[in-house]
Amino acid sequence: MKAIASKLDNCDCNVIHEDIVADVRAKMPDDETLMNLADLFKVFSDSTRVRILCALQYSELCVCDIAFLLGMTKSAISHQLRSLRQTRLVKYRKDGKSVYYSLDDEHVGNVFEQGLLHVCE
Amino acid sequence: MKAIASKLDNCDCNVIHEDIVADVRAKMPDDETLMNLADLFKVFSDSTRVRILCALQYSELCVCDIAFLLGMTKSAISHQLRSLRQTRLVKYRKDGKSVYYSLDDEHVGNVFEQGLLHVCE
DNA sequence: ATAATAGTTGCATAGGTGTTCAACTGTTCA
DNA sequence: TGAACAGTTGAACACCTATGCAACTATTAT
Repeated sequence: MKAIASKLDNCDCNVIHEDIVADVRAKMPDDETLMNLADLFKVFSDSTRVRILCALQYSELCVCDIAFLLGMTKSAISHQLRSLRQTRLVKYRKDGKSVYYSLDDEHVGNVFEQGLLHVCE
Repeated sequence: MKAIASKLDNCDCNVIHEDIVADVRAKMPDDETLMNLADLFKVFSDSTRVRILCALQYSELCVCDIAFLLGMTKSAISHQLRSLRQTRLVKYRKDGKSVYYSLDDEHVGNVFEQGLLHVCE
């Protein structure tokens, strides 16, 4: 049954367990969904962003607060807050000269918890 | 109170809400833990690795199976399986010429679920 | 108006990463 | 023994990204 292998032959081998592969393929979410999933985890894959999100779990904070807390420049923090804004993980409100950031997603804490279960043991 | 600001003055600003920052700092996990957390999410941040882990949720698979399933070369898959091995997310057994991979962490599915809650809505 | 501060943004750059290619090991089968 | 195949690995390359720097806006205070 080389027919199936030929329709997607970017791979450099033959299928060994044709039936199992077909079964798994049918059960898997589509590629777009898994790509979005990877993109979400990409946001959590940087320690600066993780520390920002973690801090915001305890309190709303302005950019200077976060910069001081993490020992980094306002610019670096602002750059990371930008991607957190774009992925809708944080929201902000302006008050005078300051901009206050807070979490904007109920799932953030859950994702953290599951991750910590793996890290701390 | 510039004293506190001076002990960690990589940042380019003054603390605005000193008490809140101190409180948040006390509650946060230490930096090493959060770094490990980011490293864990880094593994999930690539769509190839996500697809591999997702596939392995349904069945044990050999390298050729995965390569065919994802339409990629054995080499590319093998490289990614290496990092999944190193982070203890997959385990493997050899049988003849083939190497069969399977999930090696009970939390993988949970992390996926929480992520999907965010992605699918 | 002027100075000072909070915050953002574009650019440059150094470091990291995913894939390909080629060479290699090890197993199976004729 | 030798061919064929499964899988791994290291080097090279292209791409991505996190941070620093400098310039900018906006708000507040003197």
